[in-house]
Amino acid sequence: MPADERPVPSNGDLARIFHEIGDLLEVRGELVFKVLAYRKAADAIARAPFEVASAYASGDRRSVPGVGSAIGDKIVELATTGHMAFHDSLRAEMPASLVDLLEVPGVGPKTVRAVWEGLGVETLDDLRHAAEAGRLQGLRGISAGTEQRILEGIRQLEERPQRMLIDRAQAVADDLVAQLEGAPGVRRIVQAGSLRRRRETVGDLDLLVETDDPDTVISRFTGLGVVDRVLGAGHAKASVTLLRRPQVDLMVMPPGEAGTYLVHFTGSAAHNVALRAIARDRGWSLSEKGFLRLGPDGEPATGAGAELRTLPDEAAVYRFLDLAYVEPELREDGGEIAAAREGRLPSLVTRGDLRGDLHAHSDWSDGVHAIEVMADAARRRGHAYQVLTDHSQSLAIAHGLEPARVEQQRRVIAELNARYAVEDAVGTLPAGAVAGFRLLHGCELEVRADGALDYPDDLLARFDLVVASVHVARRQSRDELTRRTLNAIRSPHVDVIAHPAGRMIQERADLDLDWDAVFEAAAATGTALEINGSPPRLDLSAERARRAIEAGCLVAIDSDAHRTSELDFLRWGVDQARRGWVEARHVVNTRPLPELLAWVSGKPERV
DNA sequence: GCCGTTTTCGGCCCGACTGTTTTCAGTCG
Repeated sequence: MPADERPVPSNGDLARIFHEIGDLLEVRGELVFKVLAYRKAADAIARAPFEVASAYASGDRRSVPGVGSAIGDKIVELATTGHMAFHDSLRAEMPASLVDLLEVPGVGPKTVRAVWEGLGVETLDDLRHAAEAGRLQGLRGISAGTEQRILEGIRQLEERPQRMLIDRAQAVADDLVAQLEGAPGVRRIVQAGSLRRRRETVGDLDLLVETDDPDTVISRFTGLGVVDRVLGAGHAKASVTLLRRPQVDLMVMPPGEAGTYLVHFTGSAAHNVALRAIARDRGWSLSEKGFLRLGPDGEPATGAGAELRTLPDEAAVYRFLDLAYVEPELREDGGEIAAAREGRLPSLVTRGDLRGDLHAHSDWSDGVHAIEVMADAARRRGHAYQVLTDHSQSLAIAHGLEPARVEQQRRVIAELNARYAVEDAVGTLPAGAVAGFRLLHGCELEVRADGALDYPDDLLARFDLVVASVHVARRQSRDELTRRTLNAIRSPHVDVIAHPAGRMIQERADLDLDWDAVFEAAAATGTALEINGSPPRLDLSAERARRAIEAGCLVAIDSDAHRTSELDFLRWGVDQARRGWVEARHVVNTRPLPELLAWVSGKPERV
């Protein structure tokens, strides 16, 4: 294979390699800051808004925070030769399977090194066999009890649940809050951690309880009926696993001092590290407890000079650091701190900004509820409009509509809109509805395997709005898949590309698309890219949503509801959009109905 | 290994909990 056809490592590939290097260096006992440097670079590459290996290999060394000359050179070496000598030599020095051992709860780099050097343990199976045979105890720092805990840790690892999708995490967290609210000593409960940052999947849950009686709250928490096992409990925090498995950490905070606690237990590790560095530059040490004044030696002052500054809320914490308030969804060390310093944080879209929903199904295709039932549910949610987008004819598995059925559906919709107009006139609206609601006639148009659109142009021209998507022939080459998607984007009749990556989280990988080409074409034609709110999809991802708006694209936040309750999936779509720095002005369905329709009818001229 | 509105060298975030190595190291978030 000629060098110029060598597959270029993706950002994900690079991140995996640098994380492995960091892990191996840690086991080797390397300076912790070097280990951290590799991990920081890995995370920054994973989040980078461009293909780092391609850019670096072509001499375009755009800045990625934490990637300096040494790591940059390694990226170029890998991209151009297919090998990274440093990585190869580490793997020759120690088995790469050692990093798997770090996954065992309670086992860290020191233990891995001890069992590898002392017993030749290289894999999880080796570790289990050694523990079962009682060969671990006797190694420095490992007693019989620790050996048993390691065995238990291996069992936990093997039955470890996948990260929860955000809707399940929210439900579990809400249930815990309901059980703790009103308990003795509990003044306030906040769901913190990655759930508060609205990550698309959540591993552990974090609860913060404001209380002046920590011990009572913690014993109440560890004694809950849903608690399976108490992993640890002190006077400040407790960790448990629930019967159906997520781990939950509960931390207590004193009344009136919530600011630094909320910041500490909400931000990603990288965000918090960056905040602490700023605090240190200003002469303070920042922890969850507050700001501690640093003495001349750079250590927190003690004795008469000791000073702990606590703050009542998060805005005060950011203000103390001369930063604008950073919304939880942005606290990922993705440029938000510089933006907060310079006053250019985005004004994130909210659920209340949405006027309607551009993507939902009825029982005419693969939905559960009748058109009228779906429309009524959308009205009761206060939508100004709902687009009905049943599947097009070739998607037989979803009972796609033949053109004759499309015509019938148009008449049904017209009758419903006529009825709504009467109700508007006489003022007999259902609860929650606003006057002027319109049910719009759309479709979810299949982009066929050969790239052709699934209805003829004259039929497409009669829809109020068309959402197009790729469901079939997902394993085509990047060129073919990109060509199909671009074909839909460039059609004068297609307004929105639904779930552009075609992913299902934890089940189905992304379509292999040339995203730069997709964003460029969508921006040029004014075709919106969807942020699909269905929790297994959440597609565009937050990273791609951010790249899309930076490229000048419009987005749509849709529910893709197949039953009435799923119309509420808009909330997860809004969360995802906010993580992608999306503002209301980027979102087509924040527009009132006349402006939405003007945007749709303007498309043919833009193409 | 990275980085600089005090630094191109010398720093690099912080605390809780656990077990055991009786004064602290290891792990975790």
